[in-house]
Amino acid sequence: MSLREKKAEKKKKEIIQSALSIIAEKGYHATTMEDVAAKLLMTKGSVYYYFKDKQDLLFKSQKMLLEQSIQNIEEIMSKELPIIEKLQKVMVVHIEFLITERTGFAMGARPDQFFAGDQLQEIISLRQKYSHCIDKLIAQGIESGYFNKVDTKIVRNIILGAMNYVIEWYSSDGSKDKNELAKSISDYLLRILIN
Amino acid sequence: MSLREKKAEKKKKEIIQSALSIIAEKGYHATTMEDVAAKLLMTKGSVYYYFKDKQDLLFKSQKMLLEQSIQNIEEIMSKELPIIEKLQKVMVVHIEFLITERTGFAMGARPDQFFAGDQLQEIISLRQKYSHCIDKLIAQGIESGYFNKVDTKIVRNIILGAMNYVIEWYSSDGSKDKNELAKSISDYLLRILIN
Amino acid sequence: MSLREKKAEKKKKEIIQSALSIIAEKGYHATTMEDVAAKLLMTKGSVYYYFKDKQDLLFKSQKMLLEQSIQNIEEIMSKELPIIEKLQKVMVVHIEFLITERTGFAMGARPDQFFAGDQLQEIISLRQKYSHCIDKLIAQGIESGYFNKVDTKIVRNIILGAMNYVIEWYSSDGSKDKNELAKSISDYLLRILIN
Amino acid sequence: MSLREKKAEKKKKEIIQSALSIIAEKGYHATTMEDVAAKLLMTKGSVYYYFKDKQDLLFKSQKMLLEQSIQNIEEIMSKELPIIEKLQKVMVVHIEFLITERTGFAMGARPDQFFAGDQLQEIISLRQKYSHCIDKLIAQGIESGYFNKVDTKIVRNIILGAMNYVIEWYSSDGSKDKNELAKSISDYLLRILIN
DNA sequence: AATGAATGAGTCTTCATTCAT
DNA sequence: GATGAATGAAGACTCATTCAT
Repeated sequence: MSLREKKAEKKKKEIIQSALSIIAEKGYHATTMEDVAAKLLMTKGSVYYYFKDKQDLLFKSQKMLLEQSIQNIEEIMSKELPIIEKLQKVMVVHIEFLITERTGFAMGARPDQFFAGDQLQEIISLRQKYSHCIDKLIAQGIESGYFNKVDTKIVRNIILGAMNYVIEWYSSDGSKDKNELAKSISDYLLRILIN
Repeated sequence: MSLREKKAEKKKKEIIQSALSIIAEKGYHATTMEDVAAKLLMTKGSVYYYFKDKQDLLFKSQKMLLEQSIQNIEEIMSKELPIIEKLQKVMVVHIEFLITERTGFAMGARPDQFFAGDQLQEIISLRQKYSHCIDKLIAQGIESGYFNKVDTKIVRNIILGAMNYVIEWYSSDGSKDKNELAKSISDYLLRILIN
Repeated sequence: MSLREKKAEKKKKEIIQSALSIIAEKGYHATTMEDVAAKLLMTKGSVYYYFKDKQDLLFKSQKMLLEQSIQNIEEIMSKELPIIEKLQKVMVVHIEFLITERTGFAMGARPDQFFAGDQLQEIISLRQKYSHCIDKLIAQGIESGYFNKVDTKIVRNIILGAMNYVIEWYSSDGSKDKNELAKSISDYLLRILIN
Repeated sequence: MSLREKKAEKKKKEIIQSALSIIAEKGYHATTMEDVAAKLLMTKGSVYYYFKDKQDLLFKSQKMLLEQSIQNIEEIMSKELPIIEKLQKVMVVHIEFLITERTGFAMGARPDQFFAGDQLQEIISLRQKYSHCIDKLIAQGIESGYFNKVDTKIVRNIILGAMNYVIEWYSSDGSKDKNELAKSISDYLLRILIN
């Protein structure tokens, strides 16, 4: 990749970050291209140089978020760790990532409200990839006897729901820091599976 | 209340229902006054006879949803039931209500994205009222020794998050009916509190 | 049709007339919805109340023009007239209509530059209907021995091209009035067919 | 002219050709500088090195077309040929040129829709030069008794209109080749002038 | 009470044009 | 000479809102 291309890539990421942060704050529809550009001291026109249209920007940003999440989870899964610690780590990282990025949009919102056609398929497929990782962990835990026998799908969704909800209520009070909070939540959620 | 007023009241509820269902499907910003009116075979103009503006309609609809939820929960709380059964019933009713109304908007989304000033205060206050009920149940359970000692706020939010997430993934497959699903979820969530 | 509908219909025609005259002057792409509205002392928004979008307005206006032309020609064809007079009348009316409406757009421009899909089909079909009328007249003239034997398609297109070109050069000088000019042209064109 | 200048001149012609072909296909307004450049595997910026702006490109391209046409006609006029054959040859060459270049833009469209000021004057003047050639041929034909006495201006415009219209309807079916078609048309048009 | 019509502010999007490198 | 990047003005389109009837 040439220097030029690297710069362009960097710019794209900056724009995505800008979009992400404003979408997190206002929601997708209330976010204007003007907002996204202004935050970077750019003009609307420039944003359109890097992204076909608003939908494209949304899609790419969500995709990036999901891919990052998948990378996070796969990295953990490839490690040699006891299943319980593994699942806990997955949860902690997920929650910390959410809080850091200030957006649960990618994981939380119903994708069919924002995507259609191929984009929808791709987003769904990425989400499933993520879900499957969690499912696999749960299944492994059950098989190895460390976890109670549960309905994997339901428990996975409980875990996802509980985690994604964090951004709705975190922040307001900083009695606990990010990491501590993430640990707490994961501890509680593990109780569903253990004993 | 005169007949006329009753009729007006009924019409308002119809409009709110229409708004609610479309917001659930498309999201607030993507919902137009035209949509809301068309679903009832009305014209936009008529909707404005009953509601000051779109924001007013949103506010009243969310308020209604929250008030209904609070009524649901309070009704259960006033009953003579073992604490565990009480909390479970609260959860089951919450989930069923969500699925029936097809919207977790009222409980799930960050209110400051949609409301400001007095409206925001009122919505927050209603949500807190609801949250406090759950907190109370948890506290009572702990006090009476039925529940493990936990961080009430965190566990309450785990419960809310897990429950509200249901609308994101329910429906797709009907292997379990509404009630069964609600029971399952509440059972799993109770494990956080029991043993 | 109710009074309301009649009024709406009238308004639509006014807008079409406005659009037609500006398109005739500036061309389609250079014509803005603002222009069309301003000419009628309306706002853009109002135009959109009557027409879905700019393309819709263009399509409806061209359709109206073509339908009017077809009506003109069919009226003449149904009359009891010698074939020569008939064809001449068709030409005269065509030219006068063009000059009066100040636009040869409907008949002249390549429709595939402006329409696609169903719209294109409909426009083409209307044009063909018109062309067929002329073809029929030529064919009848040949059959009855009044016209020379010619390649109908080519001669028809010569006639159409020559007539439609009038708007490009008429106006500049008013040495001849509309009707006289139309007669002249049709006389000359008839020479292709007679003797 | 230096080698450098020759190269530049060649490049300009390439760009003009590209512009011409896209304008012929889409029309002037729908043609973007991007399109013109892309067809030559250039970037927009480069085009601006050779042409001041889009208008300049349009003007130069139309001028080139007109000058070529004028050269064509003058070449024929300077030949020793019977007047009838001369006019016919003019028509045949005109039509073939049109079909080859795929654009009747230069001759057909109203120049005041695209040009103003000096550019408009120059385009009009070139067109007139062309028209005058045809007028001269007609006049000579009348004088020498080969042609009927006609209104020169009207007949010239009939001829131009009929010829320019060819690009609107040629192509679709290739029953006749370019040259044959051109001959046919010119034969028919000559009937206006002869007997 | 209801509605057809009109409005205007706000947004997305395109594209000719410029310019530093 | 060439190009990637940036810009801003223009224009299409949407939609909440108003109002006369």
